Amino acid sequence: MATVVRRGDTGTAERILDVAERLVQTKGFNAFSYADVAGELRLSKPSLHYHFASKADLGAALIDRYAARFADALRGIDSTATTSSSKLRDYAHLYADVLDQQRMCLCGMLAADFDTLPAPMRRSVVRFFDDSEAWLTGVLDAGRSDGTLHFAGSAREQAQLVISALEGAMLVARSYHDAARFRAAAEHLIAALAATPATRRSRR
Amino acid sequence: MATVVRRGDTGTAERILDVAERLVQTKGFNAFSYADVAGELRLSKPSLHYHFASKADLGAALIDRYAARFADALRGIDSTATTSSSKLRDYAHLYADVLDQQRMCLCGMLAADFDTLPAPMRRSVVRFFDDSEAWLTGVLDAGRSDGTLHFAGSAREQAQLVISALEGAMLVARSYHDAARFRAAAEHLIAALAATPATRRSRR
DNA sequence: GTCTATAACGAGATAGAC
DNA sequence: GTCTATCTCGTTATAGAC
Repeated sequence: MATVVRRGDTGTAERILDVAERLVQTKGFNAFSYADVAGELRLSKPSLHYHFASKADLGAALIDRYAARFADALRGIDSTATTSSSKLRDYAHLYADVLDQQRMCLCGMLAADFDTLPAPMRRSVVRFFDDSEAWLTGVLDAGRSDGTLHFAGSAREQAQLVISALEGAMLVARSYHDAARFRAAAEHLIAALAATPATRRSRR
Repeated sequence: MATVVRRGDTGTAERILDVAERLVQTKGFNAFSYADVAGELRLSKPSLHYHFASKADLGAALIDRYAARFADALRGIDSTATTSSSKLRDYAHLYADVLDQQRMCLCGMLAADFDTLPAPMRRSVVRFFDDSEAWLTGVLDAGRSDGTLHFAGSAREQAQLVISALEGAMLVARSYHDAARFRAAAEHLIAALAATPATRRSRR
């Protein structure tokens, strides 16, 4: 019988997820194999199939865990950040941390592989973006209400732009092996939302 | 002996490139095979190898042709668009046209596959982004000089943000099968650059 | 829960005929 | 320039022993 899953779980299933996650984030879902994971963990391929019957099951589990951790991180931001603009910066920092490990966002990578994914994985990828969008929409709405953020159009559309820009900045920055490139783009993006109109008029 | 390559070339090599391009843009470089292309063109796999000895050669040829066409399109914009802001809109339109065919930007897709690509393909992908960045930097610089565009920081960094945001918006919008999502993001991105400070202050 | 062995298939690539 | 036949390897997955 399974023990209670705890933080820092070192069980085989978790270790499989750890390795598979890194491989998907760096190479994509179609460019890693059970053999890659098994070899790295010094396990046989059938052992992997014992824990995750099919690659589709493994993929779905990867997204579930990634999305759960991401949701935790967002709750963490809500409980520590004080201003809308600092929440935006913390949000961008989540992405920067992933890129610092030479990885793409798991769901950004899977979005590229989207047409080749089994339906359950597709749905989970979309749900990940939906969840991020909902959280960001709340932050942007609150920031506009209290006058600390400024933007045109709906908060929801602006949230979609922020997600897209950060995912794209990760995607491109990885081709340059240059995390600074991502940070500069994120900085400009957030600065444009946080700047007062007066600040924007002239850069003193 | 090869005939002069002309517009609308229907030679076998071009038809192979056409099919392979679409497959890479929709499924990624690692999720399409010579068999896929051969089957669609009713050719055998060895026939494909006659035209492109290896998959790496085919991939390199894909990027070369795509980049050449993209450069042509940028020259077309330069020769028709009158304002910096209309050039930006035309540029975003190039991406929208690709997305309307249910495709990802070829080099955006290859950026996701980057870690698995042969070195020559990697270099060509980076060159594609560099060329776009150089062109956009010129447009942004000119727009700021004549007062029609407004942004903080260097034109180069802003160009990098624009490319990232458009690539990311394509990537995410494809997961939603929703080209309107891309258009809205592109619109907001360009509006933020083209808006006068007064326009931004209040949305009257 | 992990293993060896193997099935069944698809990949990129080559030899050589036409 | 295209073909058939084949090679070699890697892929996901299963059977069944321990």
